[in-house]
Amino acid sequence: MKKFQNLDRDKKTRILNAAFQEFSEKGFELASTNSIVKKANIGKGMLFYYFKNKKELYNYLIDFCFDITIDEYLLKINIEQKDVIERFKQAAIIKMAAFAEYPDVYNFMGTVLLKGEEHIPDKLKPKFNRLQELGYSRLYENIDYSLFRDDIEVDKAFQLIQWAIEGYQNKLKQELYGKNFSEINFDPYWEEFFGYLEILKTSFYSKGRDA
Amino acid sequence: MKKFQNLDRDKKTRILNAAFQEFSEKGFELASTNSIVKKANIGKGMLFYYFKNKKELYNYLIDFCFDITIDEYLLKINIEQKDVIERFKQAAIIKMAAFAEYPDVYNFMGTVLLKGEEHIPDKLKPKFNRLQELGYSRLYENIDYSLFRDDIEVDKAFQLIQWAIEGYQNKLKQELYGKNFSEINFDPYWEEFFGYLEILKTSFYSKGRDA
DNA sequence: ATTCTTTTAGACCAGTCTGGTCAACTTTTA
DNA sequence: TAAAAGTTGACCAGACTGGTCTAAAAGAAT
Repeated sequence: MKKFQNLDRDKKTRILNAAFQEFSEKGFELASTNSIVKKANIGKGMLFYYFKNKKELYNYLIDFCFDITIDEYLLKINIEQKDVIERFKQAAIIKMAAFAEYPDVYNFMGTVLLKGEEHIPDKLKPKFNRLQELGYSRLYENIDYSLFRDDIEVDKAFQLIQWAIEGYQNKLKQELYGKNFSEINFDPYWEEFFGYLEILKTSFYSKGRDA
Repeated sequence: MKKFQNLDRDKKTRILNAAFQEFSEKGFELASTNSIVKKANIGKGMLFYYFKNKKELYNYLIDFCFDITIDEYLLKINIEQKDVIERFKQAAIIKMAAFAEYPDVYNFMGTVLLKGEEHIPDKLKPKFNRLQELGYSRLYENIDYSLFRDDIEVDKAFQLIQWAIEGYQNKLKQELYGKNFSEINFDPYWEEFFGYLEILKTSFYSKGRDA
């Protein structure tokens, strides 16, 4: 939709954020275009001037958040880092930055992934597959498995590390719910987070004691 | 509501499940009483014969799921088990059994907790506080901290264990979404789950090497 | 058999909200 | 100044809302 693309940045993001929020809160069917235009502070007609209908808007959002995920998250992960925990730590930092910029995109992406691949429009499936592959390679490839102590299953330890990071992220999200992001000093949170990661290193890596 | 209490077990659970499902899917405002009666396969009038209005039904559900959580989950946890991981393992098994019996209660409880204490009706706040205290004591009291290796922070390790269990639970929930619970053989899943817990033990406990 | 009470169903209510349209108005462009 | 592009919100038919009420069915009591 050229009409929409060429909008002032402000209005564009206002509409996008309103739509992302509405859809991630209520899902496609229950999301209300009236709520969206109200939140975005535009006339009702405009939404349907920019987008043919509700569905097209929804698909646009999916496309948009795929792009964000790829460009602002996955591609920024440095895959030279062979230490899994350091790699994930890095990824978490990047994700956080992206979340600060597009908070609703993050939630929306969550609901999209939750509902499963089937309901992604056919047009976007190739991009989605690329995203998945990219995600896999950016997170799991070129990892140095030898860091792990040899009396635990590496793939399970992997998973545990991920759950730890997810867990912390969720905890943070809950704790900071409703707060204004720009007013928060994140340093103590990062410190706490790194503390958890240190424990994982101490516990899961061998540190030259064996292997 | 005596009217409702004295119903045949079948009809009662049909209504409860329908309501739990609807409310946990859509939240209070967006939940439709029409959907509920349709799902429960009763006439519209009956719902308002049993419950004064939508809100009273909702409150009844909250009360009900508090009871379930206390009786079918918390009170069944054996607090003689001083090993945290074993205690949590046990708790997870119990929770799973409760979930199998009341799948929608579990989700409903999640949404209730998510929305925060404020919106719990005043009448139920004392019960909710008891629930919280009971939960805390049943999960965290009488734990043997000396099992942990002494080069990691115990409280953080604690948290990591919880996140691991949550993570596995979520993974399972996602994997088994839509499947018929009674037809699933859970043994391999439990085995996998215990595998994760073993790693946590190996990694977080000292096993007489120190302390 | 008759009356009285309790259950049940779903048509119905007024009102809200739905996605989407459209004529009228303003602003930008040429 | 006129054509084009952008913008608004009143408006549409129809779906759905929480809740009511009548009338029938079922049960209990006499």
